[in-house]
Amino acid sequence: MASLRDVAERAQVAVSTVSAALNGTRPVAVATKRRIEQAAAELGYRPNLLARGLQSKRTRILALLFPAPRSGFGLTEMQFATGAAEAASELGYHLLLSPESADPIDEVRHLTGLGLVDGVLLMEVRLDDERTEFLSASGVPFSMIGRTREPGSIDYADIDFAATARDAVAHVAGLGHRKLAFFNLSTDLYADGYGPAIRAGEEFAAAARAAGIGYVDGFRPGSAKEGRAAFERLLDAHPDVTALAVMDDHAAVGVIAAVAARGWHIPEDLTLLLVLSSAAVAEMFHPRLTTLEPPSTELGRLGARMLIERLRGDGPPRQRLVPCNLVVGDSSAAPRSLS
Amino acid sequence: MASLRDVAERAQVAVSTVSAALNGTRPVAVATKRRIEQAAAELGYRPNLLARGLQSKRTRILALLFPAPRSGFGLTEMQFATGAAEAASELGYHLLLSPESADPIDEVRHLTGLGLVDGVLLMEVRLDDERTEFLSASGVPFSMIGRTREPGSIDYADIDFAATARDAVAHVAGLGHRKLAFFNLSTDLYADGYGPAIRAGEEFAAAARAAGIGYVDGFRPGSAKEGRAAFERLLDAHPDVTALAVMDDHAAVGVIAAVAARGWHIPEDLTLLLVLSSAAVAEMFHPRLTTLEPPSTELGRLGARMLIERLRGDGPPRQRLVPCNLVVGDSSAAPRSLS
DNA sequence: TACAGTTGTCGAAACGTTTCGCACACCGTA
DNA sequence: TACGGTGTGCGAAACGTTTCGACAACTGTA
Repeated sequence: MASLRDVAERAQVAVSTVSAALNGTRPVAVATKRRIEQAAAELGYRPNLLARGLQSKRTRILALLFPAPRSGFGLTEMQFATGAAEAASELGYHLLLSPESADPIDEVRHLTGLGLVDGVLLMEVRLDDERTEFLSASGVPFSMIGRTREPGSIDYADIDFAATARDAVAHVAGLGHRKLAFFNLSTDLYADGYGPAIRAGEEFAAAARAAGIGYVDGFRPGSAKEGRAAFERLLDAHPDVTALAVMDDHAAVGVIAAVAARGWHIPEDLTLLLVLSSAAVAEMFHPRLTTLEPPSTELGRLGARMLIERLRGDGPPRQRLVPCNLVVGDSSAAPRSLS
Repeated sequence: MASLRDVAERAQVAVSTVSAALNGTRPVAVATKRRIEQAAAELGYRPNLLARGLQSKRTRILALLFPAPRSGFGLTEMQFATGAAEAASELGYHLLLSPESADPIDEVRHLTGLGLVDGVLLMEVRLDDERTEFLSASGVPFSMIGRTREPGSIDYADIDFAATARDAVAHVAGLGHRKLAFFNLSTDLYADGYGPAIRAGEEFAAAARAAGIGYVDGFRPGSAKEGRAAFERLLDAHPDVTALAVMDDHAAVGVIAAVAARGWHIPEDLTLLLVLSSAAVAEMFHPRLTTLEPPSTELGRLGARMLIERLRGDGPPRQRLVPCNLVVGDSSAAPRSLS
């Protein structure tokens, strides 16, 4: 591998001049500069990132800290990672995939102490996330995909739950529905302070209120079985519900079974929305469900980009909310008559 | 951050002695060694990976080269990545997530030329994969998750399609079925030389032959619609088929719809197997489908481990095949009577 | 006492960058 | 002619490791 010295020799200049010319660090006469660039090209010179990092204290490597795959870990998380990696790559950065060990704090300390990464990208952020405190305290630049309860001045990219809920409610209300029910994620996740569960729950309620339509929540089925049971309880208590938004894929399966068991059909007798699930999953249902698809790739990209911007220089907190994409499927229709 | 010199000062020895003691590179008197270790611990010393890499030419970083997410990119690919990252982490390595640019060859050249990575992990390997030739030629250590048509002496970890097919056929035959049909992945993937499609196709045929049961293939539905049509054509031509193995998730949806349309039930009238799909997906079906779950995490782990072993020293090619895990669901039963 | 071998430690060089003080030549101005 | 300013380029130091030849202090043997 050609080094800076090789280029210097070939261009008949000092090593430091080559460095300056190639990085634009300080002015270099155009003739010299051209000569250097040509020499570099001829030798196929590539800067050694280790040497550069050692000297400049900046490696242009970001760590993506991801927790042990929960159940339901899948496409969305993959898209965070690929989106972040792509955006980083476009900006000349690299992304290190860092599985979270037993002790995430230690993990972070390790990574930064090693001098290997410039910054950290957090995913699967809890409402109360101990990692953020440690990162803030230790001065390591970081940004979050998702956000804590009070992000303060921390950079983040997250789903715009308010806009998403508004879109969903508007869609349903536009079809003529007067009462919407909402099935949140499983009780476990909810109790754990899982951001999307809490926020989506709040925002759907608010959006329904704002739109002036009826609203029922409090259900948190985490499996097909629970979904089925929840739906039956729902209709017992609120027979006038004509539209339902479900967060959990498996719960949706149960709902569909319950609908069929009742002799009903989707969408004629129930409008069903899948919230925060990918269109790829929605297509596995029959009929194809209307989905609020999370902008996962975009969030990954944003997370990486704002972290890199932060590394380049200070500035105000970068906080971005992106709404889900409403993909209308075959599970949306006007409400059944409530005779 | 404490450096080797700080430790040396505190322990009252030379820098080189500290290095030797900490790495076990050469013998150091026990007393000295203990003194050094204590000093290191007190200072919270962590070796600077950049400096180490610069000197030793080994960074302990692996690159996971992944292609642009195809459709159907999801849990499986995520598990390759997380598995590889975990295994690497356990062995003191790091995993760099490297999105494949327009020119994968250039991408690899870039990564290795930069001096950043010790080796490359390839996923989504095609039967004829140009990347392998380049990597072999350029002398960069690498291993594959999946494998080319003729892997030669290249290290790889892949699904054991033969064993998987045997298990599947044995399961079906054990239930009493006498004729099995197989729906491969979409025509596009098949034509593209996608390894799993080709190999699974071949091995299912071979396994059925070996087990002495009837076998039908040639179908490649890539969507629910195509799955439905394929199933109808299948039964027109082969009314005595009682069991079906499907590779594509969406095609399975179509098959289920077609079964229902016919007034049939699963598993009473048809035993349905989902091949190379995760149990999480299988659970979304109703009834829960019997699945041959790919050992994705394991393959990721193996890929990383064998690459690291290769880096540590030469040796014979490491080639591992791991069968899918048969998860029996509620879609398996004795054949319907063929009266 | 002299010498070879062993054991433990040291110091310096090297890896490939970036950074920074300095020197040289040239310009226009006083 | 002398002088400050400007535009270029150079050389050396530094980043934190690893590696390797040299060397001092012992040990045991002749």
